[in-house]
Amino acid sequence: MIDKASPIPIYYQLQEHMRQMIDTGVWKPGEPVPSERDLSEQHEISRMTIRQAMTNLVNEGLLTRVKGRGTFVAEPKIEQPLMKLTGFSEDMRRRGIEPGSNLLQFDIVEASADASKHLEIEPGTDIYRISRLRLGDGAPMAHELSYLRKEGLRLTEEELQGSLYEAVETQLGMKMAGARQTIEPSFATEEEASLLTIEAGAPVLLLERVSRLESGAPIEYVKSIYRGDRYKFIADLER
Amino acid sequence: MIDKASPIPIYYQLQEHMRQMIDTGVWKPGEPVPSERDLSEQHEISRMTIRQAMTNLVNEGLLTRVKGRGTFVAEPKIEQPLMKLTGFSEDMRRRGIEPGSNLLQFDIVEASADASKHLEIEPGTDIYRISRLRLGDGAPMAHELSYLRKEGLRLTEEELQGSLYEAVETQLGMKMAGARQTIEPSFATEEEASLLTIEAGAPVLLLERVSRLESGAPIEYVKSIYRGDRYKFIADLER
DNA sequence: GTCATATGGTTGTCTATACCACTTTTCTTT
DNA sequence: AAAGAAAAGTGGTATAGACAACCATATGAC
Repeated sequence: MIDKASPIPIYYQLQEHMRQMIDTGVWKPGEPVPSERDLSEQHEISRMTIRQAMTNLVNEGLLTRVKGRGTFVAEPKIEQPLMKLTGFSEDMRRRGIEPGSNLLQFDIVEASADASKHLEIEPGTDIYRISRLRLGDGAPMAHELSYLRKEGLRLTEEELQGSLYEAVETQLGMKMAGARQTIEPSFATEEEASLLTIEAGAPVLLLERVSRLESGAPIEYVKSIYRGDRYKFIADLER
Repeated sequence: MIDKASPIPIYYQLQEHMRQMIDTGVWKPGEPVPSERDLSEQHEISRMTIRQAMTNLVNEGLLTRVKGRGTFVAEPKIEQPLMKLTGFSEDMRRRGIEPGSNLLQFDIVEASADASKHLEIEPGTDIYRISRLRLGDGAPMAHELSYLRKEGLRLTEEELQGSLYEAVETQLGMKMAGARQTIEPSFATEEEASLLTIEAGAPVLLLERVSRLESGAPIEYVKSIYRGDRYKFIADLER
């Protein structure tokens, strides 16, 4: 179950093992998990290492420690949730609109000052540039300009059709950790207006997103323009 | 500086000491902090204990560790997530802006068609209407028009100063479950423009939110206008 | 039965040490 | 001078042990 010879840290193996026990319901909310000393003896791992694994899960809110009593599986969170912002395709389908995509550009360019700042790389470094027109029932809904770090990636046009994130995770052997996204109102420029078949100066939503890997390194920087007259951002918030 | 005889844990004393060095600007963002081994010798504290203090600060986002290079004071985060179910005030404070509020209206009215639809009640039912101008560092940031179901609630002007959600949860004995929120761009009308001290036609964000109780019943319907030039919606997305 | 006490189990804190992986600097070789 | 190798410094992981603080339960005296 836990391989001490593995290059993967022991504490991490144990941590993920415990996470699985919780996720799969083998360990149920409110129930105590084995004590640190028990786990230490069972797995022949130092207690400090056990603690390192458990501390991470406590910080994530999956476990609760009570001095003198033990460590327990936390009740499912209501407090510190994650919010979901629906992706374009999913969002369109939810409204009964058929999503589509037109690839305008797909090439390798030198990173501009803007892109290099967000991707935290040196300006001039080679990066992927992907320019796409997003469609709803055939009509232009948004223009999306993505920049991806090139290192370690070998993208083809085919992969742009499928899930870009999956391709990245497979090729880099690392998972995406999350993203930060900002939304602000703006006016359509001449160029944007012609792409979206709207009038220049029409209200649009400017969306910027930086996605990061587990390592913390930014991998993707996206700048999108959404038609204000046709598109509404919907966010389901939990608490 | 650090008292080993104190009942307060050593790691905690060191942790708070380091926090102070950062808060007061003695240690500036981007600069390296003393290495773990240095601190260990200086304070005659085991390196593992030093690490416990620093790990907490890393988890809080105040420090950044880089293997092989050192530990650094993190760049201050200005962009904090908004998309949790937090109110305007909390959101502003997170960005280091002093929130304020001007109560324009607070009365009981009969539900309009629009409000009754979102609150899922009969049109004409009595509901609270709250019109507020939201301020950031004294300047108008948004206009917020809220409608709340009246049943079971007895709101006072004082409660509008504090957390509205808390008051609702206390009085109804039920927690808020979540909300659905839409965001779209628009132009400021004459009336909105004068409230927000911007020009008519300036870009604004129109936000609508329906908050629900655990029972599923909608309790609050909010329609807000945010200044586009001053406010950016920020969402932290997890996978 | 009731209350006080002992006892064993739990997490919390702390030490001292060791080795690894990575980065920067320094020194050596060419 | 440039290139390469070695050394020094950094955080990352792991061990074994110790004592403190706290909790529940069993055991005892009354």
